[in-house]
Amino acid sequence: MTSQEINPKYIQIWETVQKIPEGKVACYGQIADLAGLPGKARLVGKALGKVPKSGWQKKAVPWYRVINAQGKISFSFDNSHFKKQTQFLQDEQVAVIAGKINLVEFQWQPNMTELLFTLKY
DNA sequence: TATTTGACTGTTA
DNA sequence: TTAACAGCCAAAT
Repeated sequence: MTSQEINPKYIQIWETVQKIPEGKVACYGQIADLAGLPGKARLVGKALGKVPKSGWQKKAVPWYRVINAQGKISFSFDNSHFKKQTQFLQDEQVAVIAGKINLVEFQWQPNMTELLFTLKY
């Protein structure tokens, strides 16, 4: 066993992704930010692609809740991952239209809780 | 060691 | 709204 070691940054990213609540999504930059790695959105994508098949349960890291800043899924339409991600999201009541998601409604906003209380209902 | 490559992002046209 | 570009940075080659 030589380089089976996992980059600590990846662990950090995975743990952050785990915090995304069901029915919500987050963008790569947001995850990078929350993981303490500002400006490293691309690293997030790379980290998600390196989630070990074993050791980390698949469902433990909801990669499908991570999309790009444009509110779109970062996969080609013909990519099997694209369909899979779309379905997982829709199963969680997240509306996915043509690979796009309404961020205003579905983006996870950790600090929004307090803000919501300032709004009248 | 240098170059290429991404599950990205913000700006500009 | 979409498309092209440049900036970005760690990992792979």
